Amino acid sequence: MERSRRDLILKHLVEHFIKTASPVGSHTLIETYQLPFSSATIRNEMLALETDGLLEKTHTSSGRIPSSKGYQYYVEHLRSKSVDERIKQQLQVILSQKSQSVNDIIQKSSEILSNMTKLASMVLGPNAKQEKLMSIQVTPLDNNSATAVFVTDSGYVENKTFVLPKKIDKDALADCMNLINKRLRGTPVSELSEKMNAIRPILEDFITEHDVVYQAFAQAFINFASERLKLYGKDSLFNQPEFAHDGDKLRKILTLLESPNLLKDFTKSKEDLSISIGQNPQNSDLSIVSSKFKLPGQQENRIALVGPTRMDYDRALSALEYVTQMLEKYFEKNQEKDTKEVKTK
Amino acid sequence: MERSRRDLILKHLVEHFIKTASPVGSHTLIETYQLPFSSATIRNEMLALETDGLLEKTHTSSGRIPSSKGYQYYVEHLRSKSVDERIKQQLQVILSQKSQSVNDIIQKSSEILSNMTKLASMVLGPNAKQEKLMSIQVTPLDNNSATAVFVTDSGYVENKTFVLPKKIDKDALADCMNLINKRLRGTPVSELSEKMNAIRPILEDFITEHDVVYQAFAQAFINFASERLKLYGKDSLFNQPEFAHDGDKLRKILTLLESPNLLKDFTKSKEDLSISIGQNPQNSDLSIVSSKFKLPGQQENRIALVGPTRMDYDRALSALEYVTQMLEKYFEKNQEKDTKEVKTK
DNA sequence: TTTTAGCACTCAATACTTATGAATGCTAAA
DNA sequence: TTTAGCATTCATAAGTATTGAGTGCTAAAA
Repeated sequence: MERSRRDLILKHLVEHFIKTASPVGSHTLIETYQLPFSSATIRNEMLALETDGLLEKTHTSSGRIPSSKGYQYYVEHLRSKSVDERIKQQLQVILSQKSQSVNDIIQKSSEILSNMTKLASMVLGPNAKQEKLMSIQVTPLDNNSATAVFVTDSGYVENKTFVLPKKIDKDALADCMNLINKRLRGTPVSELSEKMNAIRPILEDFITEHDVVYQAFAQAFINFASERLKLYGKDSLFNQPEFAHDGDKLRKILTLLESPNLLKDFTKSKEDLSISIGQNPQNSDLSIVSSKFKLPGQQENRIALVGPTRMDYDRALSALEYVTQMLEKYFEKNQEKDTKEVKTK
Repeated sequence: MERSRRDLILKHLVEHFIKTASPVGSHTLIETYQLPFSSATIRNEMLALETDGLLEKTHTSSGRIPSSKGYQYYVEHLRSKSVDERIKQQLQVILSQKSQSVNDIIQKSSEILSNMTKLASMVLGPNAKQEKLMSIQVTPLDNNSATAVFVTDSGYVENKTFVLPKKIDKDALADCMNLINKRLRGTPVSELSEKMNAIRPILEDFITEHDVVYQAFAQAFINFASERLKLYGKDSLFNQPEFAHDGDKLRKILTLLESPNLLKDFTKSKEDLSISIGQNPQNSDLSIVSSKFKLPGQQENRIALVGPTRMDYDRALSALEYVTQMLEKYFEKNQEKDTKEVKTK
């Protein structure tokens, strides 16, 4: 009974703080939630919670706010796990539309998540290194230049335009590309750079100034290596009161969101649901929650929600779990059918 | 003599305000620039300048700040047109590196501009509508899906992955694509949607469920239409004192920068140098200066610098003019040679 | 033993009041 | 035409008082 009351108070306090963004006092708590205890009792319990490290004070005579540990406890033991009906509805609408590419669907889902939670959402695609090269094609543009296009087995496209060596025989170029295609098709992206050496003799046979082409290819292969990340609804963060009036903090966060370092935080985590509450060394006001989902034939994907430590974890986590589960189900079901369609940038 | 003194005062005042961001008074002006007049004289002149609409006061007893008209006058008649040596040096370094793609060079130049002026820089590529389609290629990924890749004559690449109709003959697909390629090669992007109708019969002949392919193509063609814009160094804007402490203003500006509406402002202008000082209806604190540059075989490009009305116009304009001129020269020179190399995303 | 009432105390936030000083405009003398 | 001098304005900063939401603690009530 002791415990359950303390938990109740913590739960209300966390949820109230999430709503109001300002410290919560004993009185407020009683009045808003009609608790059958006196303010003194609440204060005693809050003191205990503070000693446990679950609550904090901003100054000696202020109300309490949850600490990172407090949020953690809330997320693990106290949250309601209720999924907003509107999210269910909206996702249903998206999934029922026919002939959309996988990426369209993921993007739209991610946008729904961002809209409904008022947080920024990130989609982390599968690591390109695992993919295999499906084709290389070179299109001459004029007498000077040509564009090489590379396609992987997941439909990811990379391209690089380069200068054509002076007097090049276009038929020879085509033949050469055919050969290279045969050699490289099916090669994992991670091994492309090594296999480049095997190509070199072929290039030399067909093209006099082969170095330009070689360089162009090498460059494109390097680009494959970079992770693919999409970010939606970062505007939402502007509206969070903790950031809105602090330009400095806002700047830090936006640059952080665009730096790939951020990813490492939760790419490493192999768990289905990853929760990082104010653990970012560069910005302790930031929380990232993410959920894994696996598409047939693809590596691991992740959708993440990014926001202030004072985010609605219940809402965010429930929504995330729901959406990723639905996505997995949806694509699994459509795997066998022909409805599958992929689009990649 | 009357005029020249008034101009001198305006010039100093504008430049001082650009440095300090706070209203400039008669005393300050005399001391910092060692002017051989008394403060009263300066005040008289400032009054005259205010009556002309070139200066403004923030309140009755404050120093003066330049009005939009004042900046305009400064830009037209008073600025020194001096190019920072560091910009010259840095650009030289970029241009002397061999085997870079055109876009790499433009990107790097734009970044230099942003760094040196502490403003955000935007690169507006040529309008895609003017470009011509060079090739369409379809790569089957597995038994379910395939990726279509479209290349224009400027090396711009668009792609779309779609579901393959159930039992498709890959040879038939290849033949079909050959035919379509012949039909569409050289078609301006703007006319692609119309010509799609001509393709339809071909698709019908080769592929039973042709609609999926048709839709995928149509989608890709629509994507061509969107303008291409790149933005660099938008972080610089955070550091501008007028925005740094006003989260609301900052938010407006960032969303503005990402909306394509902004472009229209200066895409329309056909002049080499376009200057818009606080004329943005949505944000009167914003100035945009831009300079045209033409690459051989391409439509018009533009680089723009975006910042607060209180930007260093002399520095920004001089740098812009210098860089765009150098770029034009560089590419013109290398046009005949083989050093040209293009990369597009 | 647990809960509550009551009281003294703390401290951020707000408002009010009062310098301070950088600026102006104007007038009259140089 | 220019300048010195003076009264005036007003944003900014600094100092001061008030308020009120909050706490902790103690002693009585349950």
